[in-house]
Amino acid sequence: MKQRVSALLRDKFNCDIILEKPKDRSFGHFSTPIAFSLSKELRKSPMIIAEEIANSFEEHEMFGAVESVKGYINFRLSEAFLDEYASWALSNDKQFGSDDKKGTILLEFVSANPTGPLHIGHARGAVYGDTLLRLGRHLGYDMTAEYYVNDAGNQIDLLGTSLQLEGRSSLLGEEVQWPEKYYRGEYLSDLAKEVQSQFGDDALRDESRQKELALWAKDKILELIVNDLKAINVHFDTFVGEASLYDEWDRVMAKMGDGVYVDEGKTLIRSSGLGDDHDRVVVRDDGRPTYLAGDIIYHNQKFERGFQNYINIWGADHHGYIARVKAAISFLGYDPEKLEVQLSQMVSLLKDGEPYKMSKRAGTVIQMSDVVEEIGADALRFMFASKKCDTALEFDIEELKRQDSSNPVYYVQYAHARIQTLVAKSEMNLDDIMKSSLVGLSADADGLLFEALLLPEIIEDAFESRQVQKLPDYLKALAAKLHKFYYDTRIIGHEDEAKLLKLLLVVALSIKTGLSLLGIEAKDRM
RNA sequence: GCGUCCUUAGCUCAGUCGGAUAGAGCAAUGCCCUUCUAAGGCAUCGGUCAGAGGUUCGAAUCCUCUAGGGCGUACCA
Repeated sequence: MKQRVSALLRDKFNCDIILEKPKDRSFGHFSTPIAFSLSKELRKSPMIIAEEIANSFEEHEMFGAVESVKGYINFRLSEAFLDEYASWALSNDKQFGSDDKKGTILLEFVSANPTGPLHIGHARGAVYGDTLLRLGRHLGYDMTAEYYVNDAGNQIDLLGTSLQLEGRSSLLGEEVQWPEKYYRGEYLSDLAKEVQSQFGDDALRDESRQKELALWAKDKILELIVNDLKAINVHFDTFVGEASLYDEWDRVMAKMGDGVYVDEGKTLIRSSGLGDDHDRVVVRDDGRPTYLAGDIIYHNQKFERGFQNYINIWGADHHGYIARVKAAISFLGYDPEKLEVQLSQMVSLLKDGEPYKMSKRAGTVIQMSDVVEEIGADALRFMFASKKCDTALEFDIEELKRQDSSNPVYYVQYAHARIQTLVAKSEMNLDDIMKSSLVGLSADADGLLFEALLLPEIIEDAFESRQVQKLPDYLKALAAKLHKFYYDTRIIGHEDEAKLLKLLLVVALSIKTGLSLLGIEAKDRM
């Protein structure tokens, strides 16, 4: 809608005109402060310029009115235009808000180590990434969702050790020497029991079997993770294992050319000139690769697969890593600008205003599955999607457990359910509803219709700016308008019943589409 | 120290390609069901947009400095 207006103005004035939403809808549907910036150039007062521009529109079929107010130019779309657009949307519901953007994008997110279940911080990245994925796909981008599995290196060794120690200590009753760092938690006890019943006690004692057990456990844990993600409607297309990439090592190193060098038996990457503080070790003097090594071969592999753009969603604690990986990408001969890294900040939970600790499991981290169990996937997704991801976030679990209007996800879903109930109750048949024309609406109804038709712009803006919170924000505002309208206007038995129902169906379509892009199903009844 | 993200109502957060009177929810105080779901609506209360300068017709938004906080600054992942 905005695009069409924007395109029209571009043709007319031969430049892009900034369109914004007026503070008060009574001013019109769109407005532009263009006269202010022109006033200096033209040496005329903004008021006069705005007046002249507004008058130049005279009769245009897209607009009902174009007026100048205090230097702003306000555009009011014509009823015919809005009706036509709404009718199109209702009969092409799948296409509503979609686009035909071109481009392939590899989106990597979550990528949590397969050494334990997901915690609440991972959930934020998962929701953010999955929402971006849904938005991008709806807009037409060819997107691949990928999970990078760190199945090599120290943490896998540590997993094997921790698993055996846990088993020996809790199942075999042995006194064990715990190392400084080790994994613990209910999932590990469960795995130890499974080792015992499947492989026998010896497997827990035989240190030469640590690696084997670690790899076995890694797969089990990955299954856990995949299930956790499934519970919040997050799915991946591809999983790439770090270990599988090392065959390519020599070739990748050669490809980096002067980007890497050997010093005192260690291999380093020359990242210091490229935004990093100093060069980084890639291979230790004992030949073991560092964490960065895995990322280098992984990113090489990503670029060799030939996507047009790459988005990584990383935890904020990885931000120092961006420069290094980008340095590697340029040494590999690719454009580091094609990789975009979005950081998702920390999450902490409150319960009735107090810091929340889950007591039921060992360890201090809060597991995602526990939170999902408490508040449900919908509330979790809506809440995480509502907050911009570059700010540390605290939320109160008690507030999200409530099933009333104080919980935004219920508020929005209730709006959808109210509409569906009305449609079901009405004697009107769907054909009559669709045939009616949305003209002569009251100011409130017109405002509601326009708000509902804004969804496509919101989707595009949310995706392109990577600010997914714009979508839930919009849905809350739309739901609020709907609830107010519902309260003020009795629909069934109204002289314009068919017309109003058609309007509400547009609202429902917007809510349903918006929710589905958030990975949440709209409810018809509550 | 350096890098980076941040600081908006009592609390949790939106609003930031500079635009009309800074917004929601929670909390607090009231009001509205003989009306399609009160899982709702309305009203009141609550702000020096961390602070100080600067840029300009116009700043929560851009620039500089200061204060406070998170994260990073590993041959850990």
